[in-house]
Amino acid sequence: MTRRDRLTKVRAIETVLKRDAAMNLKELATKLGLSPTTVSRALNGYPEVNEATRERVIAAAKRHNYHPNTRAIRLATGRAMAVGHVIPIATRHEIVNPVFADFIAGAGETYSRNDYDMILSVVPDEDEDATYRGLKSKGNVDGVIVHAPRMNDPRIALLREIGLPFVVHGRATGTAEPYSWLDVNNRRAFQRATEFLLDLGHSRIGLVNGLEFMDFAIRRRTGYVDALTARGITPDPGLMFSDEMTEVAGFRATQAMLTLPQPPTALLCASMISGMGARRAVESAGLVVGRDVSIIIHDDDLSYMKNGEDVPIFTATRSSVREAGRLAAEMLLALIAHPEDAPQQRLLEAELIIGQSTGPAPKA
Amino acid sequence: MTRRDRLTKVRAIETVLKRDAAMNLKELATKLGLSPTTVSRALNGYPEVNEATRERVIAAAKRHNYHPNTRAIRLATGRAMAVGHVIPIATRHEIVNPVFADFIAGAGETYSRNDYDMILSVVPDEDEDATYRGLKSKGNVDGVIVHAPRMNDPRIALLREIGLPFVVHGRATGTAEPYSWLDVNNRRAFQRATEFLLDLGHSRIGLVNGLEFMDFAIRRRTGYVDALTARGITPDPGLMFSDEMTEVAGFRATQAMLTLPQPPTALLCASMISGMGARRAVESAGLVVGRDVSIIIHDDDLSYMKNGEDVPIFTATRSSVREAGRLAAEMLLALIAHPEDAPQQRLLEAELIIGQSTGPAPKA
DNA sequence: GAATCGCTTCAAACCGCTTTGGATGGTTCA
DNA sequence: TGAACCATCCAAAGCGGTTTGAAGCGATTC
Repeated sequence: MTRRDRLTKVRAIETVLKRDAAMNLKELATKLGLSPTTVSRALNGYPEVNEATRERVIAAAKRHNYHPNTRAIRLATGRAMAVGHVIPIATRHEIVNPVFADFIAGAGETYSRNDYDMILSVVPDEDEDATYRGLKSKGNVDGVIVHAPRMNDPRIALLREIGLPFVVHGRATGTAEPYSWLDVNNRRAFQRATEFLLDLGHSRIGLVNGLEFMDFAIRRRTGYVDALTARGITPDPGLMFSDEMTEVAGFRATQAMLTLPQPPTALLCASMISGMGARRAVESAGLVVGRDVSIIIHDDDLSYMKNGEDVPIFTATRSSVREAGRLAAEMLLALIAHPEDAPQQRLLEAELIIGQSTGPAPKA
Repeated sequence: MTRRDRLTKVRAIETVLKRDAAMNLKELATKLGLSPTTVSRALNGYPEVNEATRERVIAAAKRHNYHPNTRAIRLATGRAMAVGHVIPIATRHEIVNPVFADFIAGAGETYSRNDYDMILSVVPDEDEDATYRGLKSKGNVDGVIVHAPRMNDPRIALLREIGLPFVVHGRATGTAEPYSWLDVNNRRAFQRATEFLLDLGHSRIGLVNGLEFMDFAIRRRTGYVDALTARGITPDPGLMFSDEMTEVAGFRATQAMLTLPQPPTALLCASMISGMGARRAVESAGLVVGRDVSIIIHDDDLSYMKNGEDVPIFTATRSSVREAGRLAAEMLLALIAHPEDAPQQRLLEAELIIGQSTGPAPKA
């Protein structure tokens, strides 16, 4: 079979497939004895169409199960009606994490309500730039959400340069120009948590932080350090750990601290998962959480990883990442609708909830 | 400002925005002194174009940073170049789970490599049907992946009816017609795990299963029951729990079993997370995992929830859900390319890896 | 009674690409 | 020498909507 034959065959198949294609605007217009123009306007709520006609059109559209072809709309309007989320993969697997799933779920709810598509691009680290450029120049999306910003994050300059609207989930310290972001007040959250522990009489407090090239991790450390300093305690570098927020990392950091000559009596953990690792380390050292060692975690309120139900397992700084997703998506859609507006910012406060993992400092 | 004025203004703004619009095929063709036809063919590798010309075109495309507009390609070819993943939300939050994130990451890698978009629809349970119908009739996707199948899953009949290619991640017991799926051999995995425990001398073995309207959960229970029965042990309903795969649920089920007159000496847990709940219950009962109570989990090999690194924390049946995502996506793309082909199936085997959480049954 | 106006409607252009169905000119072969 | 045949290239017709610019027409105004 020659190439030409094959093409011919492919086209024949495609023709067959199109036989059960959906009804389109032209057909519907013909059935109604109207022009496509009028039908289009009737369905899109334009004022220059008789109300009686509009109702007739809407009824017919429903009756014939007419759904305008998205691809045609997109070409005609020049809008993608889609938002992108780029997820770099491989070396840093920090991003494919449970937090991300819940954020996506929240954002997705907003998109669904507004008839936007959410498109996820999973790409190797080194293709990230090219991906953003492609998304823009090929016209696949109208805007993007930037995840997991780092210090001086280069993506912000890039996106501004190529003119793709964006909202950052988190902040990127070191960026000069204003940009739109939505963040949790991580500094304040960890500051309050630390103060809470200090109030309970703890003075050796360990920090099991996330990777500190991530912006939120830096802010958390700042809050922790500030609270200690304010009470006249010099932060001890031997009590500050920074690693991925995994169970194993939490375990190791805690284990290391517990073997110190002066082990901590309380811990701040960056996530529920690292908190579970910390708990394992505490318990396998024969100690009891909440009595010998107090633990406070940051709780992103993930739907499948609830910190208890009625009674929280861990005392925690809590902020729903899913709600953050919903809000960030709303900000982005607003930005897409009014690109000329000034960048918006939104800072969410975490609440401090008391669970079973904290108690007064043990008498020395 | 009248409506017309406003429209005029909007258009003016749009015109301004288009000034920095990307170069298009026609412009590129003009610059080259060729017709759009030839340029298109040159770039798409069609044979009816002189090689010298092709090279010239490719060079010019690169030089002028030409990227064909995806929206136009989609309209012209009638293909969406996109795959959908529908995630029902709200009542059953089972799906927004960590497994899902890793599966998506795997599938996304495949899509990226093949220049397909992945679109995620997060919709309320009751809109799921309408979402699939809309995806098809509005032409947003060329196919979908079906997640978390249940017994007699109605989505399969629906998708076949509307003629949207699909691959199921898992299987849906009770479906008569053949369909494409990719699954882990959950029955065999749990059977082997149970046999392993039996070999270690355990005879009271508890099951902390996922929700048993999910197909995989049923299969796991079958494997567990079969292994027991084969050794002449009658499965005890008091040792079989079924709930969401959360930490808290794992904790509760385990706690309940440990207070029985004859508590189990070993547990099978449906996930890493429920296994952690189980471990918490064991330890808070003053027992030691791997000595007093053995635990085997199913490990989906999630990137952010590693079951240890060198040495596994838990003995586990392991199967990478990310790899499953990659493979399922490949199956779907093949199906889209050859819709006339027979449905494909693929059954992956889990490996049994030995960790620190199992040991011989304690002497009674 | 003519000019004007608002309300409806429509034909045609357009979005940016693919694909069809030639056209052109040079080769090959009888 | 002329017909058949390639290898290349192009004009134009889609794809299925939206949007422009204009037209028809009864009602209002002067």
